[in-house]
Amino acid sequence: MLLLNTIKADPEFVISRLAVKGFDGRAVITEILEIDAERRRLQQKTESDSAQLNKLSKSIGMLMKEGKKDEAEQAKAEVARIKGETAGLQDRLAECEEKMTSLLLTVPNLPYEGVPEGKTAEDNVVEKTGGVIPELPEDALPHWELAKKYNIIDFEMGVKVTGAGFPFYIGKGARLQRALQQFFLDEAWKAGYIEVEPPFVVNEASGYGTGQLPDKEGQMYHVQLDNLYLIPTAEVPVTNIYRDVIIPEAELPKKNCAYSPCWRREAGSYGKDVRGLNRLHQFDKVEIVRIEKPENSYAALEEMKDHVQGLLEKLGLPWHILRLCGGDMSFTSAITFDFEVYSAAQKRWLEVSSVSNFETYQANRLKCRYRSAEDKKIHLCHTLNGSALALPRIVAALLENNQTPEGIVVPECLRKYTGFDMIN
RNA sequence: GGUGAGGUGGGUGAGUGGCUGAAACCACCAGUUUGCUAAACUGACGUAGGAGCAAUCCUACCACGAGUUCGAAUCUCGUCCUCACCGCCA
Repeated sequence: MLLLNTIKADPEFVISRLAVKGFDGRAVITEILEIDAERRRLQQKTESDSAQLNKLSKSIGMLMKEGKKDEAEQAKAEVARIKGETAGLQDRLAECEEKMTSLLLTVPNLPYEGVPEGKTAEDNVVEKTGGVIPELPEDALPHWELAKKYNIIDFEMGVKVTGAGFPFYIGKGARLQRALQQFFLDEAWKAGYIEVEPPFVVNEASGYGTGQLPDKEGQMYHVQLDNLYLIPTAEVPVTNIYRDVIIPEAELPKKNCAYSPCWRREAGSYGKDVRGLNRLHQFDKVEIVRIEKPENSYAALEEMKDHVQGLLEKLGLPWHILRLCGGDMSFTSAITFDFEVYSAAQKRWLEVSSVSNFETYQANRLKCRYRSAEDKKIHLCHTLNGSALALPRIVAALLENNQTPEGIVVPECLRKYTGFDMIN
């Protein structure tokens, strides 16, 4: 969530930045400022009362020791009087604080400079393009038919055993999955990301820490018996490593990568979007996460973009980078770049990565801070993450783009992991 | 799952009703000493919020929440978690 101080420092600026996300913040910002004033007023009153009570209580102890019973009783009466007077104030203060938190949670992150204004995906800006879109024959097959033809992914079997959106990968299909995971992890490792293998379920506190809860509760699978959530991305457990910690400045940046399956309920999705591998309830992904000093976070973001671009180039897929407009960005992000690959038989772009800088928005909620080496003070870190990469749509594009009459050609960079160079 | 023990500051750990925001030791930081390192010595050393130009002061926090009391780290209740042993088991 936003820092209250950011809002107080320049409310009009905050409102104008929020407008870039298509968020009308005037009413809520006004209310936040009002509640803050009320909170401070209540706090001053209750704290001076507390101070007085503390003093009286101490004096009662002394008087009792000295045997001055009457005076002690008098002090007790005074305590009771003050207590009666302040009775409701503590509760009102607590209400104010609660209200403040819940209001702050409804305000999205401010977009960074250069985020285009806009409401929908239509307004995203193509930033950069690379690779070559292959010329496929007229009878080129979409990936779900290729999957069937070569018996590498079985959607029906998944439906039988679990449900729609939970495919089986079989034979070379399974090996291809594992090859991609290994390739992505190795590349991240080479780029200096420390690999972690996180738990694939998290507790409630972690869900709140990265912002999945409370607003996206319906998107996560919830194990009610134990009140645990299946992770929708490795970002959740990996970022929560840094919840409630103060990192010495010398230890920054923290760079982590993690493979995990990701579970998403995807309530409300339908149609061609969910065909084949385009949208699944369970999929595999390698995620990169960075905790940075504020002054370094945008350089880190560029590094992450270059890393993802490098992966797509090695895989030989046609790609482009979108600079997301304010309205299409996530609630918590200050800036987001989406990577899409072209899936030549479906003739559509598929999102395979999303790289974001959250600045201090996520860190504020996580209480992820660092201690400055210079002034010894504590500051919020910047957090960033990106997919590097999500597997299913990569597989979709690889199958479609690399199909030949002889079979599907495996990219060079994956062969040492798959042990074969053709799916046929 | 059963039984028992326990959750105190970066760590170990003392503290069973007021003088304890918390002893002591260790670590970290600054300094003295030193050719360098080590040792020794000196000092500083939690987080959050509020008031103030500032020095500084106030409030809250000893897992979390509620209660008893003039007063709670300390007593009571609930919740969560950890450890040990047993059972089960990849």
